[in-house]
Amino acid sequence: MPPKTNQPSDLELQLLSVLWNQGPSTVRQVLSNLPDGKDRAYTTILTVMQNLEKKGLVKRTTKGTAHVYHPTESQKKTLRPVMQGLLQNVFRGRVAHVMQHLLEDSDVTDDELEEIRSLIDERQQAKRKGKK
Amino acid sequence: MPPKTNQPSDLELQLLSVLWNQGPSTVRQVLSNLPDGKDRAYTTILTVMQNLEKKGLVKRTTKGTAHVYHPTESQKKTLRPVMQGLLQNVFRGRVAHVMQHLLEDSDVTDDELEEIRSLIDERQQAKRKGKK
DNA sequence: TCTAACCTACTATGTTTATCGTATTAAATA
DNA sequence: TATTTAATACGATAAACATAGTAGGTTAGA
Repeated sequence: MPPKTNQPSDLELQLLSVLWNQGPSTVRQVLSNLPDGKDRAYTTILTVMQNLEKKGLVKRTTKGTAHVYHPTESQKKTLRPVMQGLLQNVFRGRVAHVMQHLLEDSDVTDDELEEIRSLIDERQQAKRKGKK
Repeated sequence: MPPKTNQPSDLELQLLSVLWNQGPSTVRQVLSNLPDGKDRAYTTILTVMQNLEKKGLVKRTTKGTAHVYHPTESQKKTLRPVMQGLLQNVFRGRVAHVMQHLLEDSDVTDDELEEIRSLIDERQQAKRKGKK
């Protein structure tokens, strides 16, 4: 039975991330590009795709005999409730706190650090301009 | 039946966040301090607490007639697998990408932006010193 | 053309989650 | 002391999740 919320589950998010990264893909393509290395049956992924369709998060077109799945919503829109939930309910709305955790236990490259710095710069610019 | 992994669910994380924030608490205290405003029965929270105990993520002491729950693991240790899963499986290990999403749809204060900037500074310092 | 390979549809199942009710026990109060 | 209040223990349940098997169709090659 199809779930009644539209919130994607963890595995569903993972499949979506494949679509966002590699572009519209068939079940088989998704299956062989799962970020976690885990081995799953073809039909497992097929089923999850079908659930995503029922949730309205993907649509499909037909290419030859197979279906090609496309995200229907932007990554941003889909991730918003997920990220907000985490941010509010676990980190009390403190973005800095999230960052702290991420920086602590992952290997961030110098380039990425610079990239993040730019994001903050932009943000501060925007803030000065628009608001204050 | 208790689950077999130790990974906290979303609601469990939320309850843990109360313990991390307000310190060791009774069921009733947790119930009235849930970050999402949602109304739940007392026994709902009690049950989740008991599941957390079965997962080894909290222990309890007795205060008068009620139980006081304490986290057993540090916030950091508990959150690591959660955050890593999200980071790897949804954001492909790109911390900057996570940041982007968080900054886009949340209201970050100036102070917080500065705080994040400091985190990055520290990180870069550490990197220069320790590694390269 | 027959068959092997590949695809979807459908069904099924075990597990985890979130939720709460009832029973029981202990404390507080009237 | 009798009763009300508050807490835990235990059990139940519905929904969501992750997983995969089987049936049946299409395509492409032997």
